[in-house]
Amino acid sequence: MITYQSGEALGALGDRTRRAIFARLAEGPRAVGELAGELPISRPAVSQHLKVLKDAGLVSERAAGTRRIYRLNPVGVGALRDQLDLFWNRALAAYKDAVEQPTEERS
Amino acid sequence: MITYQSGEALGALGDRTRRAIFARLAEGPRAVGELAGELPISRPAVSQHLKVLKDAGLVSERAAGTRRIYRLNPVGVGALRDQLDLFWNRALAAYKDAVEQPTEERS
DNA sequence: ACTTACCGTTCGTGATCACTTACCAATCCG
DNA sequence: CGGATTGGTAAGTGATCACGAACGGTAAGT
Repeated sequence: MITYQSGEALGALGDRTRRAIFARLAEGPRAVGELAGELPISRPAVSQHLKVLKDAGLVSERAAGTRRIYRLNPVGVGALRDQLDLFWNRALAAYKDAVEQPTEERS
Repeated sequence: MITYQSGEALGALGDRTRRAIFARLAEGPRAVGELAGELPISRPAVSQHLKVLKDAGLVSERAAGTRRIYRLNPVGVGALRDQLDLFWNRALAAYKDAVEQPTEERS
């Protein structure tokens, strides 16, 4: 039983290079070599980043001969979206309260 | 002229401590000292993290005497949510394609 | 005006992390 | 089989970053 923590997902997307990989995979499934060819980093670096993204539940892997096709994992991405939705709603509610009750309390 | 980049927002939330601060602010507005009291880090550290979050457009600041009240910025959080929404839709579309065309390719 | 409280900034340091090089395993084709 | 292609892993290094200590600046209270 694998519990994907959205916190780890945000941590995984905190890196700029991983976001680039993530964006490429959003366009469609790709192999490791393809990603390395499109990015200014070596293939091992791509592999390491993919491992982080996979552990975070954001991408999934599929073997095709000697190649490995990576693609976005809708489950992890959806979970992250839901958490951000929650934060967004809270932020909006707090903002509304601040507008409706501008009375300053003295302490 | 402040252009909020969602990439920076994800980068800001990449840090675990900043996520903790972000979660506290999601519960309601807080001053710097309060946040430092709730977290196992010093006040200057909180200040630095708040600066990063503010530059990323995720929080906003309000002066109240010598204290500064921070709260979530619905604009930045909403922008981040929208970008994740886009990724989510793409991931879902790609997943659907893979299911509908498992072997052969038609055109 | 003096004191106290609250906060931002700078600087130095220790740790974490991303990257490359080198090596090894698995698979496909001759 | 044997060579070639594709990828994951280990080790070492350089850079980035988070943290606390010290200092300065501003506002409220006396």
